[in-house]
Amino acid sequence: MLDLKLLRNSTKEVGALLKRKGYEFDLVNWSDLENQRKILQSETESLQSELNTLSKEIGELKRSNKDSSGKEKNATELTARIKTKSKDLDILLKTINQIVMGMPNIPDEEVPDGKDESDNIEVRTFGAVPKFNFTPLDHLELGSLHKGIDMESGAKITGSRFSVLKSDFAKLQRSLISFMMDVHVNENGYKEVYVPFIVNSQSLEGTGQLPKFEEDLFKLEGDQSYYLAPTAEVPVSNLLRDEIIESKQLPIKLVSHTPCFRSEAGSYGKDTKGIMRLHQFEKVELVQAVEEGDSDEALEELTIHAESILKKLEIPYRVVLLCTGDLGFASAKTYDLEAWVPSQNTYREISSCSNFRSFQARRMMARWKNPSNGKTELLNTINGSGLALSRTLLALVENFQQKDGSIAIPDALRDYFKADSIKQN
RNA sequence: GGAGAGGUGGCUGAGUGGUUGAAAGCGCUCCCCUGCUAAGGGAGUAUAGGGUUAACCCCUAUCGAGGGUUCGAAUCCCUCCCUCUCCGCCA
Repeated sequence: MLDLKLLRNSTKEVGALLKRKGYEFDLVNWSDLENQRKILQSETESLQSELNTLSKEIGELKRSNKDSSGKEKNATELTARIKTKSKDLDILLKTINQIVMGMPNIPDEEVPDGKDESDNIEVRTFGAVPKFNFTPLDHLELGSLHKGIDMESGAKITGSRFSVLKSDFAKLQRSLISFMMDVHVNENGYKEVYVPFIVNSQSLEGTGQLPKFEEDLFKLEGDQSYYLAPTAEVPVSNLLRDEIIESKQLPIKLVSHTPCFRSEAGSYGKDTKGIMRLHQFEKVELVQAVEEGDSDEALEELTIHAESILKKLEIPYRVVLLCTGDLGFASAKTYDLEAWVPSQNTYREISSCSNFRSFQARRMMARWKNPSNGKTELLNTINGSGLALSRTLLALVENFQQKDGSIAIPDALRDYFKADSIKQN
């Protein structure tokens, strides 16, 4: 959510900035609603103030056993007027809130203009793209060769875009999870948390998935509005909701491994093969909360932490800065990490690291106490995957495949996998 | 699932219809005193929204959430959520 004061005082400027992200801010409608609100709110409040005074007077009269019936009659009338007005005000405020909750974050200045991912800017690359002296297989071919990826069973058990991992492939995923968690906890300074995978609508509003993107989520049946978490970002960030953090606790750095559930509405026909895009996948997520001035640095740091996994696994990758058209709803600036996928002869997203500034914190009321001025201020949140498991597994097996069909295990992972390769049995 | 208790400011915790936005304590900030690994005295210290100012300041809302009763609700009524205790069931 954007700052209401900013929206009111710099409406045009905000409109121009949001336009970069493809959001049309209806300035006329907005200022019309705002003018109505201003009038209605001050009218309602002054009537309320009048009533409060009157009620106090009635109280005093009653205490001294004097007649208050005249004043009470006035008050009854006032109450009725207030009721009508505040109903109108309520509707108006809800309308305005709906608009504001549907407005994306303002992109940072250094975010390049662009319409889609083709306009993203490559920031840096790591590792040499492997050259095979044989025809490399894709991850699904490798998966069936080793009987490690079973899409048919996934479809049978549940449906399309669900997968089953078996034997060494299942073990590889488990090793990767432990490896990533250990690196982030022991080397990068994160605290491990285990959180619910089912979240309520308030949490989803806090991080920005609701109200706008409900169709991307799996909603549970029942009286409560529960959803399957699309990313650990939701439960982990919401640990801070309605909290006031002491400055000595900052920065907060949390890491969590969770499954993620996404309906993938609108992605029909995209990445239909294999485990690139699933309704359920595992992810290790990094979340930071810092004071306002520190968020730029925190994004750089968090991105490097996510990269550290790819580096250790020796998977070639590149870092791209997302352009305005590819930037997520809540993000002010995002770096994507893209791992090399030999079968597609291109880099594919494996992590997305974003600076949300105060956008999420304002929705969540996640704050900290600034000792330098004694004020309670909004936190800034930053998060990123470190990393998405199915895509890491995919990139690993494709990049490390050998001519004989075996898959080498990167050195860094061997303590976890307890073997130096995956061989056919 | 059954029975009971409860949800108040950063924290603990008073408060059962009328200057209670809320006592007291803790914590925190500032000042004074004192002086050494301590203590004492004083002042200040919720959040959100709105109006207004150079600054001050004023108004409104908020005592789990949402409704209701009333001139007036933290206090009464209804619904829901959550926590705790006991019982039952269970990984």
